[in-house]
Amino acid sequence: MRILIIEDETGISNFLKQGLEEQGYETSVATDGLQGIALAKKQKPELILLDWMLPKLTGIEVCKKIREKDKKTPILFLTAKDTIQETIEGLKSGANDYIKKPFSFEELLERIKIHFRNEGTAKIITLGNIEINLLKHSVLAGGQEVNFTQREFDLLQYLIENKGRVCTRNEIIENVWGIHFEYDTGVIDVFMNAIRKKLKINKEEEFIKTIRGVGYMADDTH
Amino acid sequence: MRILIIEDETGISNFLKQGLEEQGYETSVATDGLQGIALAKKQKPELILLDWMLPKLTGIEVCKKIREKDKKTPILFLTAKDTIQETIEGLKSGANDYIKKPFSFEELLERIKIHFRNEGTAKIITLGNIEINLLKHSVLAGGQEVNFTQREFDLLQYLIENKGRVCTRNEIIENVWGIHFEYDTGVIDVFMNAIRKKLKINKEEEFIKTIRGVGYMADDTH
DNA sequence: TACTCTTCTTAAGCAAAACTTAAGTTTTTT
DNA sequence: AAAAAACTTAAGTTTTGCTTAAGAAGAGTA
Repeated sequence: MRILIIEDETGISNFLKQGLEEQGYETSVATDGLQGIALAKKQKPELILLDWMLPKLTGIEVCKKIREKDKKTPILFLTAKDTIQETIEGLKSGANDYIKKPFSFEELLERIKIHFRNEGTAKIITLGNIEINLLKHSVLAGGQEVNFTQREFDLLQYLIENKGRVCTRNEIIENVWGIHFEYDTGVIDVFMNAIRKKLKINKEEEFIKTIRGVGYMADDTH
Repeated sequence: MRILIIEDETGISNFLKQGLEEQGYETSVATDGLQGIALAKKQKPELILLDWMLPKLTGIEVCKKIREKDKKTPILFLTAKDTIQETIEGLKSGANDYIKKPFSFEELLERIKIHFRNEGTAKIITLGNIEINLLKHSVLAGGQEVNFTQREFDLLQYLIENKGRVCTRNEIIENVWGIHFEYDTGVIDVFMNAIRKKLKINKEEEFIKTIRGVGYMADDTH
């Protein structure tokens, strides 16, 4: 459980760092926006505490930048601002929550916990009769356990998490492989093939559709 | 997208109901805690707005009760309370968020949207009884799913996005095919033909008109 | 370190689907 | 009725995706 603190006032960041570490969280501190964006990308923390007022880039800008790449990690704004307009602006830029300075540490902790709730509770996502357990890293197809390699697992997970929406190959390469330039070889196709083969224990229904010229889509609505 | 409002003051609940419905949400209203719990169970709303002060059961108690059965649906507290201690108590009881009265409707909306983020906001555009879903890359004509190829899809999408305006062939070739010089062969006509054929499940109305000497126009203002 | 086993990636052949062209047909306009 | 524009069809070409197999890269173990 790593929390990234993006905050330029060392008084506050030290206070947070120490308090959070006492609670068993790991922490990293960035003292400006650019560093914050870099760390968010590199360390993939589970949650980000972001100060509104920062040197170089404002919190809003940092938030937007992070959200470009990463839509999921909760971002919690620390703000002295109190006007509705500015709060809304923060939320619009992609933050999940905000807390007004001065805040009690206890309140902050509760807020953080909200975002971690459901973390430990077995994450199971499904597609038709296929069930994948993110904690156990296991895949059940029609009740039968099937062996999946890491890549196969990641790919299937990505598709299921984006169920009902076409995923382009570039998008997949970017999100599953983490490659940020144009897709070339047919790796995805090969993995798709492997996944389908392994899942096709009962092959009546096609849960993973090929959308020719576009990409692939997981879909279990009928 | 159904939102359950648990609130005893009808002034506030009406205000919320009306505002949310204008935004396209469906709403239900419960005027006390017990009714709220019952509706939460029965209707399975996507989000719950819960007043702190309620007759019969307090908001906290309602929240806990709902959370016993349902760990996932976001619960958002509406509270006049402003003390840290009470806020914390609310969060501990399982709420995902809270907003202090008096609040601006705009702020509430943003808060609600946070919890709906990542939900597949289906991008659907329509032309008469034809419905195309950009995320699923699917086309429904009169409720029937029709198979479209990439080009056909792009072309139809382009026409619909420019509904009510004539699109010249050159414009189409430029925007759909990405060719930046003079149009020559009759490709567009061929595709138009294919599209019409596929869509003409009920052919009374001509949603795609030929404007002789100019181009084509999608139009559903009968 | 070397050996082994597993997983990942590349490349090539094949088949099917989609795209384009062109020629003949129909419709519209003058 | 003639000419122009649009429609339709079908055949040839190109693109795309599937599948397989072989070799590269990585992980684990002696």
